[in-house]
Amino acid sequence: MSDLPPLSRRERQVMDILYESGGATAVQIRERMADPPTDSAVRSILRILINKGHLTRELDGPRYVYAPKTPVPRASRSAMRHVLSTFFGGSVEGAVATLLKLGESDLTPAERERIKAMIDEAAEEGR
Amino acid sequence: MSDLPPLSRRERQVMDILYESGGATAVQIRERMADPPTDSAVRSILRILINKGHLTRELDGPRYVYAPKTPVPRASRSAMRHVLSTFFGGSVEGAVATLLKLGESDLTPAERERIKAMIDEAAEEGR
DNA sequence: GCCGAGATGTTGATTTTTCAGCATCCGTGC
DNA sequence: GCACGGATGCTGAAAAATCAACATCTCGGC
Repeated sequence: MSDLPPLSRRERQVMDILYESGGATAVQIRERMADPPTDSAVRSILRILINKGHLTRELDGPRYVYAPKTPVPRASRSAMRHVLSTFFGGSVEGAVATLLKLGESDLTPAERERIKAMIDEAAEEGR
Repeated sequence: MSDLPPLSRRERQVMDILYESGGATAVQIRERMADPPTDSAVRSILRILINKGHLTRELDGPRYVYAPKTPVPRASRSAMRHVLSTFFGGSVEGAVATLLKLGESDLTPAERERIKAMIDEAAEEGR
């Protein structure tokens, strides 16, 4: 279905910003960029990303708001699948382990319970 | 500490292959590449990656075996942290959820128990 | 009507990436 | 010794990405 052309470094940087923020104007994107180029350079990248089919934009008053075309759930699954196979040999257990150790913010008891519940649900589904 | 220069598309592709395989020769890398260029082009990329400090290589009989310089655990943490903040707003719960739903291979009961145990351990540590 | 601020689009040049051709080196077999 | 196959390194050119300058457009206020 969707076999979009690959992204360059800057392009990926912009996409990540948009996934993280959900949507942003050209100026906001530039503010969030590391080592940002000029405003017009950012717009060039945005134009290319639209041409490649990665972005949509919507006119909001006097300016455009840019947003990723492929929805967050799908993109996040794809990204997660990639790190899972690249770094963990497909082992969900290993991936969850590093995820838990990352936990800057410790899990609340409620979160803990919900995650455990998800694990059991996942086990039941796969039958 | 280590602030290595950023990677281009091909460079990242090679690094991912090496992280997934743990180490490979130039020919093996080429075989695993999507849309592979010529052999000498692969070697150019490898040379650049070594110059940038991302790769080491070791002479194994008649040929080199290339491997990532930064160890898998550190790289995987970094990659995981990145998807966590980009796609899940830092929510470990959300990340674990999609991870579980990915589960190509369903978890074994033993894995399930170990993961639950990790969750409780993580909770205790954070005190 | 005219000017200025804010936002966008386009163009062309510079820099980086990507790549293949070619030369070299090192074994093995004859 | 010499030819050949496998492996590597270097060089320079083609392609892509990156970027800033410039032009345009619109909406306010005066």
